[in-house]
Amino acid sequence: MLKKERQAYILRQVNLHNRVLSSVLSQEINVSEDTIRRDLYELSQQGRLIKVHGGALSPAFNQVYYSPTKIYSREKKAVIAKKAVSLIEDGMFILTSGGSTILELARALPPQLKATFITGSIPAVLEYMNHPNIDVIIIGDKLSKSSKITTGGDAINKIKEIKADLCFLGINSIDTTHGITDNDWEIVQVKKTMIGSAQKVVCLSISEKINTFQPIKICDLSDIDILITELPADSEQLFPYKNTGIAVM
Amino acid sequence: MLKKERQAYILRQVNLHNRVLSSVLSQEINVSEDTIRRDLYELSQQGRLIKVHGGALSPAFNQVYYSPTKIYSREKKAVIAKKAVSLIEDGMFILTSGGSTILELARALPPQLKATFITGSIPAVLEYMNHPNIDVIIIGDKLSKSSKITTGGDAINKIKEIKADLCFLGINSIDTTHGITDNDWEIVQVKKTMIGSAQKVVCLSISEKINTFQPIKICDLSDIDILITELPADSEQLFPYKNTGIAVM
DNA sequence: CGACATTTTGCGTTTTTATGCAGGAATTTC
DNA sequence: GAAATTCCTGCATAAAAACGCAAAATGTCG
Repeated sequence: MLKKERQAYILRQVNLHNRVLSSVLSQEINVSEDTIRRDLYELSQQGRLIKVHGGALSPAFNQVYYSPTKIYSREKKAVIAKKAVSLIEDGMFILTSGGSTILELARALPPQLKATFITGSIPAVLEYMNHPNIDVIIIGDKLSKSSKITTGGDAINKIKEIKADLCFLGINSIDTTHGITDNDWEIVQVKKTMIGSAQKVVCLSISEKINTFQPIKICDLSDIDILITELPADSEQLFPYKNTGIAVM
Repeated sequence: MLKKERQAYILRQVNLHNRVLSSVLSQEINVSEDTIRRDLYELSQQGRLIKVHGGALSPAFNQVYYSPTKIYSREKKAVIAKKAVSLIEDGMFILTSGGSTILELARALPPQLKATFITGSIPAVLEYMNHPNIDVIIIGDKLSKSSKITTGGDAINKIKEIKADLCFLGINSIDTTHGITDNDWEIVQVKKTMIGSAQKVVCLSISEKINTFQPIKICDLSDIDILITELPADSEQLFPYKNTGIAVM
């Protein structure tokens, strides 16, 4: 088993069970615990898991259990949210993914707005639920503990039945050669399907994430309609994306 | 159980119940009280809880005020939850409705328990989500804002596809002539379906709600298997129900 | 292909961490 | 004020981590 494969296996286990034990992994993969520890160290350096005495925990662990710590670059996301809100009109059906940018969007919805939001993200549902005038449709299926979003075949089938006016995706990586990419297989499947189920696809991303890529592809740039970042629309960094025909906000 | 997990569990209990006892925690988690004390010490150093003689308090303790009657009813529900938990075994698939009694049940689940919980209730999902070992399946559909539960045809169809080991229903009215009744049409539809999709149906209700009825019927007494209240099983009030063949706990 | 550099891995050894236990001190409780 | 808890301190132990080193695997380049 290659090192890369082993680490991928470890990550999968972490995301699946929220925790792994070095001793168990060492037996499962048939390598020494030292090797496992070294793997865990490297992965923890990359921020993909949290190393603890005896094994490791999912990075979502802190968020799930601990009090809401300050969200990374929240102000930037609030700027993005404001721009995104301007696209929404009364009566629209809107698909959304999960992620902290989407949460910020949910908080920025004007109270008079009447619209229907469709999502599988539990944190997003909580925000939508507090809004006086919007209807919420929940995509059911198995809940992924790390991302707090429903994933799986049922979720995907249900999304396929929908044709929404807008789809807002919080994305983690975008660049001109690889398109939009992510690192969680299940979530990629869901996002892919969402893109196919909306008339207009809007991607939300803070500028730090543009010109980066990750292992799994969600779609090409040509599949999205609008890209929103916290930067001004005429910012130099965004030229390459404008040139591909995407509207940039 | 990893140290970090244990501390997360303690924190969750503190935030949930506003206070914890070292002795109780030690039994629940199956470690020595010394270990619990050390955990409480570390967590109090981080300001995440306030250590006191015998246990710990939530840091937000002074802000929270529960009216005596509310605490009262909550304690009843905790008694019910404890009885209900005893029915659950590792590996079970369990359907649950919403309601505060079900929430109390969710909070009372022992941390080692591995099971799959299926529900359309968002507050319940939030509780299940915080549990380290249980899988959550969400029933999707339109979210009813008043009850924070999904209702509608899709939800009902999805429930029909399931055959769970247990179904826990929080109920609002039960009496010997009308059976189990409620006052929300949509929720009644969902509960009806849940009853048909489980091998064993368990109704949870505080004693104030027994011998009351509401306009819409959910099912007959004969359709349920077990009734749990906060009263002792041999309580006089429960005789009529026992006589119909229901197991009373 | 073969020699050399680099990376990866496993194995002792030492160090650190986590936990339980014993006994005396401190505290609550009645 | 006496009994019962709970707490603290130090210690023992077992498990896990860190460290250094050498063997093995892998990669590189003429």
